[in-house]
Amino acid sequence: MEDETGQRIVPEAIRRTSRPAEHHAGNRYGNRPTMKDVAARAGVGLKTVSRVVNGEPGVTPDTERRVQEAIDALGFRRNDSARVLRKGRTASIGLVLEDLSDPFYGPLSRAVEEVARAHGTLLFNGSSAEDPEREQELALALCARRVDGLVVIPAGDDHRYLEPEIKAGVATVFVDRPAGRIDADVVLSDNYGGARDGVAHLIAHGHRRIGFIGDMPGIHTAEERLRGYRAAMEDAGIPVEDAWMSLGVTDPERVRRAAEEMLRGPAPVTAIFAGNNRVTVTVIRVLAGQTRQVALVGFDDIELADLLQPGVTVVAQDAAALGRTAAERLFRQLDGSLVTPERVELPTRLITRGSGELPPAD
Amino acid sequence: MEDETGQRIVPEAIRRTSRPAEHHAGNRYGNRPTMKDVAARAGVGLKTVSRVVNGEPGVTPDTERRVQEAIDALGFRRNDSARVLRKGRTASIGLVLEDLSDPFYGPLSRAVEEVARAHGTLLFNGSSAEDPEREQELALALCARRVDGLVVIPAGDDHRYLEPEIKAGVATVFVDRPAGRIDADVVLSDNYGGARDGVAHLIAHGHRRIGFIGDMPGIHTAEERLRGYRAAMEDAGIPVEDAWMSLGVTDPERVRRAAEEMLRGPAPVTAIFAGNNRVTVTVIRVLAGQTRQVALVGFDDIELADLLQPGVTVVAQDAAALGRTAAERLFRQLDGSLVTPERVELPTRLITRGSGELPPAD
DNA sequence: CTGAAAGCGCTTACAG
DNA sequence: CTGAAAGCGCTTACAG
Repeated sequence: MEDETGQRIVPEAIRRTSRPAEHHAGNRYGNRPTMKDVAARAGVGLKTVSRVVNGEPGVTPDTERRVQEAIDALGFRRNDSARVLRKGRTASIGLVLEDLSDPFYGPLSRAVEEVARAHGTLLFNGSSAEDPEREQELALALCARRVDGLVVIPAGDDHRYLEPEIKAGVATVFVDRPAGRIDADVVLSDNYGGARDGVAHLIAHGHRRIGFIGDMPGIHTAEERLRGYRAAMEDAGIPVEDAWMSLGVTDPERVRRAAEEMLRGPAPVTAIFAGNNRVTVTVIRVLAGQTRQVALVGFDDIELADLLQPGVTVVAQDAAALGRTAAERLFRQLDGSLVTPERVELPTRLITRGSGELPPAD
Repeated sequence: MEDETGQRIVPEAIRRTSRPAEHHAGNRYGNRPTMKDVAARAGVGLKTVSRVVNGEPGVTPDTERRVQEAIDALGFRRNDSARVLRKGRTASIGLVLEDLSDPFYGPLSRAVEEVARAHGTLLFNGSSAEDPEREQELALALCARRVDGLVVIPAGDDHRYLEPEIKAGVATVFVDRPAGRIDADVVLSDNYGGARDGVAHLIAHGHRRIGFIGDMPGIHTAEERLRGYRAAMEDAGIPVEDAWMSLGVTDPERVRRAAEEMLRGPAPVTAIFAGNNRVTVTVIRVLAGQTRQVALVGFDDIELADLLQPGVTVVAQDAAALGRTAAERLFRQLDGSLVTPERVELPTRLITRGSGELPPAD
């Protein structure tokens, strides 16, 4: 059978009785056995069960066996939520990023996860969708769960709402962009230097009329990259014309228009510096439709960039290193070895593949 | 200053006193205020604080104001971990996938997150790294935290370890591949039909010697796709030769050798069906180095596939739909409206972009 | 070696 | 409208 969305639904053979309704409807975690139940069944005290479950010494082999049998018979699994309530640390951290589905955040998340795992810590993950309110809502919900720490890729520019949490001991590290209006650890790429190097690379290949398409000013990374662009131009003694710059929302339609604009007229740009991966992709599409060859350097690496014709030259960030560094700092805050908020800048890497080495068309 | 890894570390101005050591070292969540503290300060009972915090009726405006003031003064935030212990449901679910950094799982994770969010539920995320032991370790750690449910992309093929948890009421949905040796909900793509359609597409464009490079048999998706390949060939009355098939580990080196092998000899394949996105990418690289034109259809879409020359024809899965469907089923299990384990198959989509429409070279 | 009591920070059920 | 008592499932501190 097939429903209206094209799904095909096949009932599986039912090899066991279907789950009783009370397991769903009831609370108490479906009436799971507790240490008390195990203790009763094994005929021992609660603390003895706790000792066995946690591998603490001081239990005779015979007692241990009896307890273990009760555990197995009942299918007991320790409730770590209760444990954590008593112990203080929840052994969980939260990662608030912009969009889980953005490929840039995959390696970053994975790196955070690996560090967390090495510390016996679980990871909550959530997207702010670039909405400051949603970021706050998510971050505070995680704090209410008493995560030990928070790695935040900020959407908003005012993080004072986190001040009480940080004071209360929630370790906090910002990534990619600094925190707004509070003093906090931040790990980010050298956006200024990376953009400057990328633009200088174009200049070194003979370009003077170089376009810049970037995100809205107000976004820290966008500002830094624009600053890098201006610095490279100034270093080369090239006065920047307004017509060469497009700053704003980076939806494909807008980027397309901006690129086409720059490529029109009597003195069009001969090269474009794209401010982030989404812009780069759109610009590639625009350039594919041009007869004239236009050089391109993009900020952020993109997959398969080397397979395109020409290969796409980029200023690459190391997303995994951002995540790893941030998570390591988080745990250093937690163990008390890091107290002063710092700003850590990771270097970017210029990867030349062809598009950035094209000479000016005129 | 710059350290050995090239990191630049800049101490931030310290606008507030650095966090006292006891906030890090101590447990008790850094001595955070509790409802009891709020009650004492406001001069009311515990339950009254609870009422205000939870917006329950039956508190005079005056009392409410006093409580609210105490909350603000103390920086109180309800401990949802404690709340959850008492209430039974943790309002959290876990997502165990193969690799957070794999772009295929980005949209899937995001879709699960959105459904969870709509249900006021937080999401734990973790990677199995294709290691069945790590999958089990992670899934059981999440169960110990008493997540309400689990979405699992299985790495292993024996999930009996989850049986006690499922019986105890942990909602469980498998995605991408079915559970092993237990009867459980599963949401996956129509791997068989997708592969069959893709191969039939190549046949329709005149190919007869068609190579198949896929993952190890034993992996469910790999087997289904191979079955689809065989079915399409059989439908066309083409006997498959062993030399046209490569099944096994899909690391780039091995895939490269396999592809080159197929393209050698007196009767080389004129088209290749690639069993997954990683294989496709490697095959593209191999084909780029060939003088002869070889047709290609890949399972799974890849980014920028349309910008390559020729564009890459693929059988696309809808990763977001997989995640969304799985999460929705999870919550339907939780609310009791879904009791019988089912297998839901989502259709795939053939996207023609050029590489699959090339005629045979001979 | 073993266990009863108190407590983690909340909510539930009940009584005033 | 308000609150004291009991309890969620564990661990801690202590006593036998």
